[in-house]
Amino acid sequence: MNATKRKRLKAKGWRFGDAKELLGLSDEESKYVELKMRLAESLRKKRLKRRLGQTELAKLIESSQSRVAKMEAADGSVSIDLLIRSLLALGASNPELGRIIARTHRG
Amino acid sequence: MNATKRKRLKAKGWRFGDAKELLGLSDEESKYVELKMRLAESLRKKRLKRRLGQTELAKLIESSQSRVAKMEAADGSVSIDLLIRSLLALGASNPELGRIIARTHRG
DNA sequence: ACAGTGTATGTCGGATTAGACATATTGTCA
DNA sequence: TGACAATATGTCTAATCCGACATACACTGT
Repeated sequence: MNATKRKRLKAKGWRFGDAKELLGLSDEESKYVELKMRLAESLRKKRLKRRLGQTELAKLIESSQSRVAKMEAADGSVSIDLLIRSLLALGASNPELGRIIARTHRG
Repeated sequence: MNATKRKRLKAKGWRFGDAKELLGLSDEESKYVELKMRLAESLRKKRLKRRLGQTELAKLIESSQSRVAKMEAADGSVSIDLLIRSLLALGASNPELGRIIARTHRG
């Protein structure tokens, strides 16, 4: 139902566990948050693989270190949109994105 | 490089063809736009499969008919974020989303 | 303990995106 | 053709998100 509202969740602390039980999250909400965490995790992996610091990655995608940190933390102020654009900027293909998103978690 | 800026593309007219040549789109930009179009298309398919009108779907996801129309048209004012939330609201699983995103187009 | 490097967190102003409304367009049926 | 439903398009205001900055925290090496 409420697909749109309440994205202000913060996703802090529970890096792997399920979202659903901690807060009163609906199915879509928890799927949304898990998806976001998976993307966040992949971003960090890709960055480390390239041996880049957050500041360097920030420069690469025309953003700031703090935003990169927030992306990787799946912060509530970060959209899936931004995560996807950043992954694409790091050279992820659409099939690769698909794999990341499909996985039922712990990338 | 410029992952962030210029999303104001409208994606009008070229329902399937490649984005890249029409405008001066970078690799990530065209991947982004194609991705969006694939999601848009899937949303429409899912809606029709359920025999819902845009107005009904709008109600379901707490949005408006006009926004649904724009989503399905992959309008520039629509984010991938919103498309994903809508698909989740229509019951798409993460693996299903993954498949949609992975496909190299004409889903 | 201090300096240096990298990451996290809080906040702010400005940019983008959202839902809503009005209106136009398209399609179907009588 | 006219009436009606469905979808598309344009524009507004409000909410959300983004980059930036400041600053805090964590970890090394000395």
